[in-house]
Amino acid sequence: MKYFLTTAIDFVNSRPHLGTAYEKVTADIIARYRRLAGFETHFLMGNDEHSQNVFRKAAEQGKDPLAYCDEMEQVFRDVWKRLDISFDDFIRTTDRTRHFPAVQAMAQACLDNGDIYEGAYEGWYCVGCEAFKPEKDLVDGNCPIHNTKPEWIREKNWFFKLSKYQQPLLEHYRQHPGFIEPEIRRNEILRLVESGLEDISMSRAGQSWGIPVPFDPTSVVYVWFDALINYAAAVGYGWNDEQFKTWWPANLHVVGKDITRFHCVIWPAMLMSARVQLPQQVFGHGWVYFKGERMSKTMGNIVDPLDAANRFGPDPLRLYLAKEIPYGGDGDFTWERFEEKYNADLANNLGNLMNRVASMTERYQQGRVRGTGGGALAGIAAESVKAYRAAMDVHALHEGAAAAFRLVSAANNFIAETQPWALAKDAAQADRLNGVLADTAEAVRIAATLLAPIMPSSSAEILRRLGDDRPLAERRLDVDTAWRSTGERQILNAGALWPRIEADKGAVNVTEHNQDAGATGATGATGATGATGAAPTASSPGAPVTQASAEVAPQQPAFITIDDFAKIELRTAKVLEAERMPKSQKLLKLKVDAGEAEPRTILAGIAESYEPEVLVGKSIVIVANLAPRKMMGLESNGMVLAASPDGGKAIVLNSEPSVPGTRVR
RNA sequence: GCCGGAGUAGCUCAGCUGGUUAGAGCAUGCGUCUCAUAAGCGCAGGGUCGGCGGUUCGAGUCCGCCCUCCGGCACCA
Repeated sequence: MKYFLTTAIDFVNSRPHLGTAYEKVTADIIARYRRLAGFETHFLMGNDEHSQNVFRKAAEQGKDPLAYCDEMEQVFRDVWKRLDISFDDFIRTTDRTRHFPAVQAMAQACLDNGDIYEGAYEGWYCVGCEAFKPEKDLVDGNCPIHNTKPEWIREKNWFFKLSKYQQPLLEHYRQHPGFIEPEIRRNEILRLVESGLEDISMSRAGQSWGIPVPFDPTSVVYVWFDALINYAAAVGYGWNDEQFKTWWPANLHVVGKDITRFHCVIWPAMLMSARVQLPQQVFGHGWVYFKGERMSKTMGNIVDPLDAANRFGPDPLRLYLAKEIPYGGDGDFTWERFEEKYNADLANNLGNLMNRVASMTERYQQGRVRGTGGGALAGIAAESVKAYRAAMDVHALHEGAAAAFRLVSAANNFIAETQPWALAKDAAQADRLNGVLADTAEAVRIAATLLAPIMPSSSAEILRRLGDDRPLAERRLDVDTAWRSTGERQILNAGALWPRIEADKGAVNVTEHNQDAGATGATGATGATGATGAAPTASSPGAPVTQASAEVAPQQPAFITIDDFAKIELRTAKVLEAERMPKSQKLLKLKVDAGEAEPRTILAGIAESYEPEVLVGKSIVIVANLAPRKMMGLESNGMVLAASPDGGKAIVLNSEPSVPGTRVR
């Protein structure tokens, strides 16, 4: 039996962070679980490189885009290695031997099957702006910026007939209830598709950074169409049919909840069109927040949660992510909680248990146990294994972890009940003593085996100490979690696996610790999008991006000239009135005195940061010559300047004291 | 505003199609063993199950309204 799973491929315009890591860690746990369960497993990850963001980012650093992507691949691989992610394959969308042919083959197949047609992106095109202008932005039919009449032009564009697949998709969801998980995501997608689908553009004209459309060399494949195909490309689609047949269809796509729609709607439609089997399941995981908030790049010197892996090894972090966050929902990371869980689960329970078993075995019977005692632990172990498997089979990682730890607790209990130290005082109880120690050791062995997908290196170490140092890869769930009542083994007493974290020297206080300063590549300052791969516009709400690391990459800012700047007319203005826009969450309607004959009306998207009253009377800075823009039915004349951190409150620039209308430069 | 999701012990969460005194883990307090990382084990405290109203013999569990929080959409140029 084979199991092929994938994670989203990541944009490389910023370094990996907790949000991206969460996805890889959980997918890795699933992959390792499947291997343990005896599946021949293929675990694919990769990077998404044909994005304009990536292109720009490289340009900012004065690098060739491909060279930049090469560097970033190393950055990503390093992080994944540090987190013990056991991917079997890593694909990049700039891969010319695998990805290019696959994308071109699929585009061609969709075309051949009548689902791609030449259309045009039609509209008013302003030569000055080099951009299409929505009708509503035109003033008297002219471009508001250049005050010239834009041309009505058609840009050639290839469209994919997504609309055609509305019914087939709904039918597929009906017949495969497990296609989208968790359930919440399934319902969202159902409603989305029921409400109707529009054809979507799958090409871009006039760009060089991308894969050429096979039937139109003047265009490249639009990045989302390109990206989704990586899953099939990696295993041979379009370049190795035999291999493709071996692995396709994928059993599972693990993706963030923001891009489930791409994977549950567009991707299956593409595959239907290309006459390729659909993947069996898409799992949309939630976000991990940091202290209940999204992290923003402006937050600066915070300890990155990934730092936990540097300081305690990957396993405590992996356990936290798996056990403390119900898979499918959102979760939170705090150092306080990390420390609490580390101490409770690892230091006090599992680690200490390993120690007491090893210590007693060493002291009472020269480190050796023989057979087992036939105590109650065997039954509890069997129950734990059963619960664990049931949970892990449906990706309930948190429940799987909990089941394993129930066995750990039971073993600690067992020791308290049987009191081996008392048995040791009575020579007549020698057999009984051996049985108790052997039972406990056996329970720990099984627990460690169950935990192996979650904490691979720690589990391997525990198993080694229990006298069983076969590689994890050779272990199988059915054999290796069965209770063994015969055999002799040597147990190693080798000290604390997880020393307790004491409050005074705890993780919480180490705020200026730098993470892996040796990493090259991106600066943490400007990456635009987060974790999540395939969606061209996908942002990652829960994806903390802050890097505590020392940045080493040279920054080559793109300069503008003083003339460019002079085009922007910044002026001070005084707020005369401020009120909420009805029915709007973000907009405030301001009347400001900009030193002109009439006050101006400006709509500003700061309603979430300011009560309107507090703005009245303030002197602010506005962009005075910005094209008028209609929003929510009202025209806005200008723009209020404000510092707007990602995910934080906007701070309107203060220009007090000054005369309204004063030029700012 | 629209569409979803959620509000259960200090914290994180279980509670299936309504049915005896609402559960777990962690945290806290007390007790206790001593093999062990001042760890383990036992006991205890603590909840008007967001609010109001309704259906029912009986509701955390169903219905209606309301409040709060979180997502997505529109709107942030």
